[in-house]
Amino acid sequence: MLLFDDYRKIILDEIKKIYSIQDNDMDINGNFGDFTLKIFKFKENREEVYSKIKSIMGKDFIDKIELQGNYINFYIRAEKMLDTIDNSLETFGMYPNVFQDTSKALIEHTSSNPTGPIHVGRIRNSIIGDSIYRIINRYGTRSCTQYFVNDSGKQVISLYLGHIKYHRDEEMTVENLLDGYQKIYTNIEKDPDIKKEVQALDERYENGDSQLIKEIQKTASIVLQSITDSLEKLGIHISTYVWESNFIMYGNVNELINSLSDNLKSEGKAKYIEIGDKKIFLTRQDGTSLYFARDLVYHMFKSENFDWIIDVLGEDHKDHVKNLDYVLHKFLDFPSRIDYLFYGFVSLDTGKMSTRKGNIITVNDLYEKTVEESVSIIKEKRPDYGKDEIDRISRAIAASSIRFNIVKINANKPLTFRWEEALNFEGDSAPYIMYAYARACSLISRSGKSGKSSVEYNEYEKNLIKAIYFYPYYIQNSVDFLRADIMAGYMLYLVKSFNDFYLNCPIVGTEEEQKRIKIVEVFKKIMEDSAELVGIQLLEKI
RNA sequence: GGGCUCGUGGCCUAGUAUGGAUAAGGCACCGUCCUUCUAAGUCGGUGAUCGUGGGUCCAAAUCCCACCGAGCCCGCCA
Repeated sequence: MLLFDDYRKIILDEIKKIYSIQDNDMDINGNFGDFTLKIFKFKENREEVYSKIKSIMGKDFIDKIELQGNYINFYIRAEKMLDTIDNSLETFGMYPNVFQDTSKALIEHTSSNPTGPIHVGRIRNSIIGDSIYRIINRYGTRSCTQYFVNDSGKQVISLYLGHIKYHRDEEMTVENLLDGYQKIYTNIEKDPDIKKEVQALDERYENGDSQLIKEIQKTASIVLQSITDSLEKLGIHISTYVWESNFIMYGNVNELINSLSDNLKSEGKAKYIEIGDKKIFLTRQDGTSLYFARDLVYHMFKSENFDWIIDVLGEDHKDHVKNLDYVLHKFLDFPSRIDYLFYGFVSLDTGKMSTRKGNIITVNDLYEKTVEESVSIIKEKRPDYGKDEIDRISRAIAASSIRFNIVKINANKPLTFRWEEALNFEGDSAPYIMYAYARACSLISRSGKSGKSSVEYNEYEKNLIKAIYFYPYYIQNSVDFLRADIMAGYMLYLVKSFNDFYLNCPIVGTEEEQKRIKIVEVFKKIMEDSAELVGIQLLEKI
């Protein structure tokens, strides 16, 4: 929960004393004031409403109140907003301050099948999930992230079989594992024996053949390592890993199926649950379990330790989740709050990606190319930078750019990956944000003389202060709607306000220096705070 | 066929939840500004039947209905 002097709420509460209004009748940041009250719905004469509200609104933070058309606009004193921010930073080291919630949240994200390197489609999951985790954590809810490692089922068994059949004598690497996996899927059509081999392994696996389970875990862990290495490059660190095989080995899957037995029906030996006119199978004819059953177990497991569960999933999981959620609540008394966050697929301009078919752009490829591009631009623009410096900056730019280009887009929109956009460092991009921060740092290092607040602020100064002051409202919205793109949009808004200020308000060596440097310092702090939430790595020099 | 999601200048995106002020940014293109703090920046210009057609409303990009187009799902895969 966020703590700050919420002028919007204070104004709303005052008005509520005389009129029945809803919180959403008042917007922030209209073009015509800092807070705007819509008065279309008021039956009374507008002038009357205006003068009544004006007469009860004896607040020292209000500069002026104006009636403009069907709106009443509230203008807040810049120095009050700046004081609010500054006091919070001085006292708590952050703006806004938070109330640490005792509940705990778990964000499950990525959970890619460890059957190949992570590609630019899957990374959307990780980037959104990690940002949501950072945002919720910032909000004051203790959170951690989790990766559900799918090391059971036919896909990972195929990965293992691919190695046995095609690369038996080689040491396992991501490359030869992926090659074997792809060969299994290209050959399975013409060679029905492969299907039987997979099935045989699956049965051995589900019957708890511990030697086989270990081998397959080892196979999966090699691919998983490459995935987490890729994630780390983007600054994504996952707190905990849960291995699906454990639920099979320790019998949890069977327990769950037994506990549901009153609600299960059978078709031969296969068990299913009926939802509407659909049959959702939990076990196969041969007795082995299906993903649906294992996912139920996993969710029950998550709820043991967490009050709030968030699943980040591709939109292809929507139907699965609908059924899952139904069973969790209808038959299993699922105790925690649960939210599902879906994202649209990422395609290439040449079509869709498929790990099995091999037409993917891996995160490693993307990262390497983005670093390369960045290095060449730095060499051109900053010929005096040394090798280490170029190295450090280009890596920060690459990680930040990749993340920002994905996080800035609303999760439920489809996304087409294009190289020219990925490698463009102008406009609404991470380097644009990083650049503004570097400018701020440069100003502070040149001056360092911040002073007491003034009462006079010009429009550029005020707009920047206002953008900073509004930060908590954007965090709140991001949390309420579980949308990381709102934070990305906020950063662009904040930086635009700064650039406007920077261009129009000279600082070093002027009479306004102390006052303006103060604003820059505060801006710098909020930049650091908000950049953290979307994974942009700020540098003092770029 | 049924279900879900998306459709906003040439391209990408915000705005849709909660209907309300001139539909806001970016890319590309044309032009402007480095003897003042980082030009990865700034300012100006060109460019939008908000997929189409109806409806509700004082008011629709936003709500409702139909249709069109794209994606995803409709497995004893995950």
